Amino acid sequence: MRASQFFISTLKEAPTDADITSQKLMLRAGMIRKLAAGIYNYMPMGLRTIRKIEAIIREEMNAAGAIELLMPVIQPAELWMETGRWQKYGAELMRIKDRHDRDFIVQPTSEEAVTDIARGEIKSYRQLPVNFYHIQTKFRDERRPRFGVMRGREFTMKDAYSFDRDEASAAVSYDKMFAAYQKIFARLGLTFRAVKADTGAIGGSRSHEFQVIADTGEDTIAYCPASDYAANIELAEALPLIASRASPMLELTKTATPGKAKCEEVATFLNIALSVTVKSIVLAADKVDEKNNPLPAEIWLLLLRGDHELNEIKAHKVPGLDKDFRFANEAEIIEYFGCKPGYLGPIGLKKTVKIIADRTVANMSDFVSGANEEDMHYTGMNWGRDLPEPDMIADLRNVVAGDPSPDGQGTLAIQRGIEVGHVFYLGTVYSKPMNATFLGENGKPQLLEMGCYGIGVTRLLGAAIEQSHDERGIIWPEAMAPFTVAIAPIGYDRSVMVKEAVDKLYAELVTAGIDALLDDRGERPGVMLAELELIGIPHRVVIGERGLKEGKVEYQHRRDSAATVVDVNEIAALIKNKLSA
RNA sequence: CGGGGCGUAGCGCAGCCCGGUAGCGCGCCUGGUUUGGGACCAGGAUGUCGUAGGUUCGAAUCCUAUCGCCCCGACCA
Repeated sequence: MRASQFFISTLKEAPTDADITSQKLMLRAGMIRKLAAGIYNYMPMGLRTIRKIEAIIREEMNAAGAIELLMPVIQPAELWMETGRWQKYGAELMRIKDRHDRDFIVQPTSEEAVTDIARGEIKSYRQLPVNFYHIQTKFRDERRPRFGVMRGREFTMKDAYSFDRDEASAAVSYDKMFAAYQKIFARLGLTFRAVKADTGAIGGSRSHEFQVIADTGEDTIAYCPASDYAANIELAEALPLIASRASPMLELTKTATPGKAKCEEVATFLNIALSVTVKSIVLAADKVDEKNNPLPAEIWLLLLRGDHELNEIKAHKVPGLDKDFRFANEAEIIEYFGCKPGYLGPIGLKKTVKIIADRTVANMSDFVSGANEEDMHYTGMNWGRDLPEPDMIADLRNVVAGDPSPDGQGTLAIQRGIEVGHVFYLGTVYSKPMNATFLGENGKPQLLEMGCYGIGVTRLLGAAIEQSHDERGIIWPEAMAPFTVAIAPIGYDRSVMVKEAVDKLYAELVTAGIDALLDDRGERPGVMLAELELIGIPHRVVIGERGLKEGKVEYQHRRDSAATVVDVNEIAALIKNKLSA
């Protein structure tokens, strides 16, 4: 492509409403332009990258046996009522009406549509397994769109849906997609990690997120450098840090801790380790009677070590809290504990509450906790001696770096990631309400076993940039770059020597099928080079009279700190060689 | 949804408090000089000051409403 025939529109300064690096760089490089909150135009430069990503996804999906189709952006509400998601999805689901006042939605995902196809078309087990996918525009009316294309409202997603005759076969389909995703993200040139993820209401163990590693990621990943264990922190299992409870050494003592409400403050004040303190978290589970009238909420006390933090997803798995819970309000806390928050603990309650100890807390001894009296804490607290054993022991906390790995091999490390892919076993959650069945070998109808597999195509742009950029701009992995090679002539329009050498190289690269951009715009060298770096084209050849007189040109990879002088006769071969490597 | 902030030229901003013919830098156009890291000189174009009302002789400026955008929060006792 000749730059003069293309559209390059860079910005020296990013608009002030851009908040993160990838968004600023995409705006500056002319890849996107904002049209509304969370809604972007994809400019020619950005679209080239999207197309490259899509091509790799298609190749690998097809290679894995998935079949492409295309489902509509606008879908009838009835389908979504069948699965109950019309009610459940909430405000994120964009609802619209047509001229006849009929309800429609703008798809945030396509389980309903694809299940409708399946129940209409799949009649026999002989047609299974099958995996349909499409690459389509999605809309989720995020309550707060931000981070540019990373959390936009309109975005492009590749979503695939597998249909199988039974769970064993569905597991095979799942594994195939898992393997395909590994290949896709590797081919895209990203540093990523497949992590175990929460399965939410669906349950089971088959759910993995593919996380692009980046310090600015919204997700936290726990992984074990010594093994292949990796999980979203929401899910990562926290083992007890104390193997067994030691015998009490200290007497239970009420100690004044004036004005010290937080564990950190108490530890500092008493000159003890934070890991000796226990924090109290009070939850409330709302109850109703048979007639749906509200009853007083059930109050729970969760105990965590002072240096640990609550994991709400885990709390949601505790029997009794699994329906729903909220944080107790101050009135409830005073009613049950006789004290305002800050000095709460498990001893001396006004009314009985359910006490759940985190696994680590359950094995602590001589610990410090609130005395349910303002400005007072207890030290030397011991289970069994000073208070009854907890009603329940559970894994309630987020893992922290240095925790033992749940697979028993080494310790966990923590890093940040950006979720770009998710594979999920669905079972019959959609086929059941939609009555999507096939005839089995026994001649009887059976529910389709499903799986779903998503890749955030447009989010990948942002994720790649977050992972790979410098102060000059984007550094694209080769496979995603809008152009693979930039040819930067110095004086293309005023030096026959330069023009000839440049045209020759360009023709040769094009013939070889290499995606080269010849910058023939006639910009001054400084502007041209700065823009090419901002755009992030990985390979660059600078050709000017100065070098050409010696028969030389300059090659520089976007990551190189300096250019390499190359014989003009060898440059094409050098690039071809680098690209095939 | 709660709190805060901002809407003035394509982008970045000033002007607003204290009402009186709308400015700066970059970018853009023309001509010239330049040409190996975001050039220089000269000339030029570009605004319903987010929108709608109101106050006033007069509103970017004051008042009201409204729309848009951004940030923080909506767990950590």
